[in-house]
Amino acid sequence: MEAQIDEILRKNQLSVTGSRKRILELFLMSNGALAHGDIEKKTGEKFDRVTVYRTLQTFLEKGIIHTIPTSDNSVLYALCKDNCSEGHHHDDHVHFICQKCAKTICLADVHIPQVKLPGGFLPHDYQMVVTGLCAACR
Amino acid sequence: MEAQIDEILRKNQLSVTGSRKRILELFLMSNGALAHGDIEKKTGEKFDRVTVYRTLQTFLEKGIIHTIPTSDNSVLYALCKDNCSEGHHHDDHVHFICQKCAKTICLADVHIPQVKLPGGFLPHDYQMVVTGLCAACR
DNA sequence: ATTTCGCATGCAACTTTGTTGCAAAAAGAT
DNA sequence: ATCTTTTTGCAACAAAGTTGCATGCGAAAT
Ligand SMILES: [Mn+2]
Ligand SMILES: [Mn+2]
Ligand SMILES: [Zn+2]
Ligand SMILES: [Zn+2]
Repeated sequence: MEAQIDEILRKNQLSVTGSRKRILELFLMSNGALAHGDIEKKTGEKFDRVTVYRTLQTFLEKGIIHTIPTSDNSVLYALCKDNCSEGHHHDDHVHFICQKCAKTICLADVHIPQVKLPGGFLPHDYQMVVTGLCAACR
Repeated sequence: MEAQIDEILRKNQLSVTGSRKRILELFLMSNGALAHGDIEKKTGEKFDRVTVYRTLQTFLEKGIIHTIPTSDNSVLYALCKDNCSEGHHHDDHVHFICQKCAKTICLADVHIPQVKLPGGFLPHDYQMVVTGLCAACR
């Protein structure tokens, strides 16, 4: 794990620092998505709030994590499974949010189906979020 | 319009007040979605911020409006096109967010395609958001 | 039309969340 | 070990959202 973390950071030309290692570790451990608040809680007093914001921002720009839209004024982040690169994400998979345990899971194998849009619209990015009950909660 | 507004409020057993009329009018006028901030700006100093929060909350509960998830810590609201009722929304249409003009459009005619989820997941609600360029901006 | 009652609103105070500038500290390079 | 660049923490701030409570207004009853 330690080695994996280092590799990810190096591969993205990021210096290996305590906060980056820890936050990346959190993502690798939880197979789901994390909100900014989750990370703050789990890192405790270890890092400044601002550092968490900036680290997430950096990871996002480098394509290490991607965002998942939600309807509740929060943004979720999850590790990019595919080979995303700086500025070019392609996580065209469906996300599932459990209404009971609130876990968000990347369904990496479930691709987002294409839809036909009315004339004039030029689509660029598709997002699909399914809410319901996860296997553990149903 | 005035009549339409009154009817919507009455139908939902809501008393007809200034702020509710005004906010509903904003939704009827803009064919797109509105964020809380948009409404605050457009109503100017007319209503208290808290009233806007509470009005949106009420409309949401009554099924007059629905939310649209976004990836930027904002929630968008739009009029329910179908007959949504208290607690039971069924706006299974795709939403389009223009990256240039930032307008969000309900594609009421574009239904969200069904996807097959891995075993165990019990889906309840599907959301699909497409970003790109709208007809006016491309 | 007037009164009554409950719901809606405004205000104040507060909490939470996110941003920015800058100096100190830590990484990486030499 | 020293230098240079990047990252971090802190402080101060701005924006966004919440809550309790007194007042005002809408809708119904008289
Ligand atoms: Mn994902
Ligand atoms: Mn819609
Ligand atoms: Zn669950
Ligand atoms: Zn546009």
